[in-house]
This record gives sequence, C-alpha cells and structure tokens, in this order.
Amino acid sequence: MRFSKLLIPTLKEAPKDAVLPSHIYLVRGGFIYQVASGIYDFLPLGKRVLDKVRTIVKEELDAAGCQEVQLGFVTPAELWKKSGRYEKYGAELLRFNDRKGNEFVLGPTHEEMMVELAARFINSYKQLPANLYQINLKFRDEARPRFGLMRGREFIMKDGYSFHADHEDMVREFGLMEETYRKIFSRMGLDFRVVEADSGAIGGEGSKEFMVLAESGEDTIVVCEGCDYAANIEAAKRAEEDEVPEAPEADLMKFHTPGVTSIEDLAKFFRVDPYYLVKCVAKRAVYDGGKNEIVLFFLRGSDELQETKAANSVGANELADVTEEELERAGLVPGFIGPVAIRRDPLAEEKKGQIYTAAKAPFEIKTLFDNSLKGASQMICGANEKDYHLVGVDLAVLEDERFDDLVQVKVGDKCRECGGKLAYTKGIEVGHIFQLGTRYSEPLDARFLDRDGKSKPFVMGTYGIGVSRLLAAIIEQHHDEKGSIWPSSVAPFEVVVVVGNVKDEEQLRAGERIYEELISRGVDALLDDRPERFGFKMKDFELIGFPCAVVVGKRLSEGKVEIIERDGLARAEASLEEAAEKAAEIVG
RNA sequence: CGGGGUGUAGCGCAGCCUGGUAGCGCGCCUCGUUCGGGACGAGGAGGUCGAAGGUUCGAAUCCUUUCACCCCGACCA
Repeated sequence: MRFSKLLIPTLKEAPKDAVLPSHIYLVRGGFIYQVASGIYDFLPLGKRVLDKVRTIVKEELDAAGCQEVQLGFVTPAELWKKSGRYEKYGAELLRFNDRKGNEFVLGPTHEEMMVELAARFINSYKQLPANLYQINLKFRDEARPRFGLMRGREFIMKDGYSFHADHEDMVREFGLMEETYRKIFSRMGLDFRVVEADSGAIGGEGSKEFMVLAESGEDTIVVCEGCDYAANIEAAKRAEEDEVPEAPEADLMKFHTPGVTSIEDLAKFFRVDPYYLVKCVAKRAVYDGGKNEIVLFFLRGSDELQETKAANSVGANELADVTEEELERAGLVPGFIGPVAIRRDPLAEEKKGQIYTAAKAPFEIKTLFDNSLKGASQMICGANEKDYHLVGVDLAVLEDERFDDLVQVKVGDKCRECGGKLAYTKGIEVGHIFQLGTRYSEPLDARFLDRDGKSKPFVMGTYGIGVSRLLAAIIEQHHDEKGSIWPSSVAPFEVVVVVGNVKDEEQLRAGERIYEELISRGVDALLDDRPERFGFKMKDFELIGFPCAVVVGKRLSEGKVEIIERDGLARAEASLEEAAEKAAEIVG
C-alpha cells in the first residue's frame, strides 16, 4: 500500500471534545471519526486495526472449537417480550416499528436470538455441547456515551453462547473460554487481570471479567498485593478483621445526642472508633414492573455500602436514593435510625436505676444486616427517636435477622485467600464470561432430548468481548506523548517505509525496493511516498504508531538506511540490503 | 436523569459584554522557492455564525424556545 493513495486524515490538533489518550490518538491518527454521540465511522486505518483484532478473536475461538454465525442486528420485539427483557432492559433498548407497524429493537446483546436459534436446530444431546458466536454490531442507547470507542452506543462485540446437557460440562467450557480469552488478550499485547465479577442483570452463578489495567479505566478492581486474588469492587470480598479497635464499654442505655447524625460526628461525640457504630443506609429498592420499597441496610460505621451487592441481596434491579421526607412518612427518624428499639424492662420497673432491653425495631420495613454485624456487641446505634442514640447495644438479639455481604472492600482490608493487603486499581472491561445456567433456556423454552429420553432446558454459558473497545484499551496501554504505539499483532501496518524526499529518484526506488522485499517476506508494509517534507512524515509515523519505520534518506548515498522502533524510538543503521530483514525481525 | 459547559469555514479558535452585514491559525487549490523533524512567498476556494421565533431601520452579538455535542455524577449484559 502507498500512503499517498490511502485516506489517512491525520490531525495536528486534538479534537476539543477528546480527553483520553486513546480517543485523542484514534481521532488525530485518522482511525475514526465521530458521526454522532457514541457513534463512529472507521476510516481505512481504523478498519484495518479492527479487522486484525477481529481476526485474532476468531482464530482463537475457532481453535477452541467455537463456530461463528451472524445474527440479525434488527431483532423482533416479540422475542424480547418472551424473555421479559423488553420492559426490563429499559431506555437503552432502541425500539422502533417497521412500515407495517411491527415492533423491532436494535440488538444490544443476543441471548434471545441465539437461544431461539439453538432451540430450533439443536434437538438432541448428541448435538451438544455447542458454542456459537458472532462478531457483530450492537446498539445500546447509553445514557452517557463517552471516551470515544471506550463507551459507544454503537459498537462491535463478540458475543458467544454455549449450550450443554449439564452443569458440569458448562463449567468445563467456562474454563476453556477463560483460557481462550487469556490467549486472545495476550496476543494483543495487553496487561490484564481476570477478576471475579458481579453477574449483574444478566444473572447466573459464576462470572469473570477481563480487565485491562489502565488509569483511565471506568471500573475499580480490588487486587491482592500478596496473591493472585482480583475482583471487581462490585463483587470483591475480604477476610474478617481480627485486629479490631478497642471496644467501648457501656451498659445498654439511651443517650441524648442532639443534632449528632453523621458517623463522623458520632465517633467524635462518643470518642469511639466508627467500627462500633451502626450505620444505616436507606435505599429504595426497585423491582420488576416498577414495584419498589424502602430497604434499610445496616453496617458498621467503618464500612461503606456496596450498592451492587445490596441490590443483589434484595433481588432489586436498582437502588434509588430516598429523601428524608419519604423516610419520615415511613415512620422513621432520619439521622437516628437504628435496628433496635429500647424498652423498659417491666420486671425491672421497681428496681432502682435504669435497666432496658433491646427489642426489634419499631417499624415494618425490610432490613438487611452486613455479616460483620453478626453477634456484634457494645455497638452504638440510632434510637429511632430524634436526638437519641443507644449505647451498649448487643446485636445478638438479631440472630434471626437476614445477614448478607453488603460492604465495599476498602484499601488495606485483608485478603481472604492469603491474608495479604488488598488494594484498588483501575481497569477497562474488555471481556466478560458468565455461567448462565438455564436463565434463558427455561423462559424461552429452549430444550433438547437427553440420553434418558427426557426433555431438558439447555445449560448455558455466555462469553463477550468488546471488540471495538479493545482498540481504545490497547492505546490506553500503548502510547506516549507523541501518539499510539501499536503492538505488531494489531498494528494497521507493521512497517512504514518512509521515503525522505520522493523527488529524489534514488530514494524513491530504494524505498520501493525495501517495501517490495518486506511484502515478499510477508510483512504488512506501507510505503510513505507522499510529497511531504521529512519531519512531516516522521510526525505521522509517530502519531499513527506503526511499530517500525525504515527511513530512506540522506545516508542512502552511503548505502545506509535507518530503522526506528516506535516503542522507545530507538534508531539503528542498516545497509540497504539488510533493511527489510532487520525490520521484519523487529515486528516478527 | 441531575449539575456544569460549548456550538462562528474541514480542524482549533477570536469577534458577542458596548448591535452596523464575519476574522485569525492550521488544512485545502494554483504557481514558484525549499527538501532530515509538522517549510516560505504570492494568489485563491470555502461560512444560512446549531435551529426557530422575537426586539430593532439593522442581530453572530440582545430576549425566548429548541436541538446537538462535551465534562462531572447517577446508570451501564
């Protein structure tokens, strides 16, 4: 290919609306162009990279025994209604009618369609297992698309679905896909972590995400400094703390705490560690069909609520904030909500002094407790009365209440695997694999006839890769202040042969010769034969980020050319004869 | 969806406050000179000033409405 014939509109200035390096360099390098919010055109260079990424994904999946198919992008709404997601998916699902008034949606994911396909053609256990995938366009009408290809509305995704006769076989395939994904991302030169993940609205039992480590990542992941443990913060767990702060000592009693409502103020007021305070987080849990209720989540004052865990725990689709007015209407006292009420012990009435017993909370609202409060004693909590807190509360009285893991792991918490320290890091989600089970096959009635002659729903797994997002993720990890630095495996071209001055016949001929030799060696090469000045072409090489440049210029008179590696910009001299070989070595 | 911001030539911007009929840099076209780090000179093409309505003799500029895009947050199989 000749640079002069290719449409590569590089830009000297960054588009004003781009903030991430990947976005800036993809636009400046002439890879992509924004058409509308979250929708991009791929120009020749971008398309080449996209195809290379796509090819790697396809090669590895095919090697793992998967079969590529392609499903319709426009899908009948009927299928979505059948699975119950037509309503549930919400505003992200772009709905529209055709000329006859039939309802359709633009596919944001294809569980429904793929299950339908499997149900139609897979009838027997003899056809199982099967793993079908596609690399296709998706559309999600995101509330807030951003960061170029990182979070688009229209994007390319590889989505795969496996069908099995039993759970065991699905788990085996899940493991195979994890291995396959590791190979795929390694081939792209990515530094990534496989993390335990929340299953989200798609449901399912086991789920892992593939996170490319990058500061600009939108996901926070928890990693252990001592072992391999890594998890999305939405799913991260920690070991129980064994070094706890010294407990305050007090008998159960009501304490006047005028205006003291925040955990911070309470800790100061009582001079106790927040570990001994009971924090209440009130949320409105929203369920299918818009049903909702107020739920109170109780945890230690030293912890924060992890909303995804909390929502999963009550089976809600989402948790919304609750206003103080709503709390008051529900009979609660904002700022002084506690899990128990206090009442005078009637038997103790006659005795001197004040003796109380804690009882269940005086309200009929769903409550959930974090595991760390199980059997906690010497706690301080709201008294459900304005300006009062209870001290010396023993939560053992809550034995039959519902406990669950609700807390967000903090930096410095202890690892469950090895006891090491947990830390935060940022990641870009480029892959996600789920053990789905029968979540879709059941409602969509996708069944097969098993060995024993019984009809059973498929046991499924589902596996996704954000193909277009990968372009952004790769640049986030491979760039410098001059531009992108593509790994050879996905570079738009592996080597660019820069002719210093095309009006110099000798230079042009030498450049063409090296270019031809590279091509015959199977190297994906580009000849920069544009009638531009030397510096201009070098800037483009650095901006676009071809892994290697062969510069044919001034020193050609001595039979020498220059070979520059993009990563680090190290230069080496080579004779005209050995240039192609050396360049091929660098990108090989 | 809440908060903030921006829309003027392909890109980046000035002009707006204080209304008088649109300008700069880059890019693009032609010619010439240059030719190892985004060259120089001369000439040129290109804009319903996001859209609609209003005020005014006159609106890029003032007022109203609306749309698009970006950022922070909420949300995100």
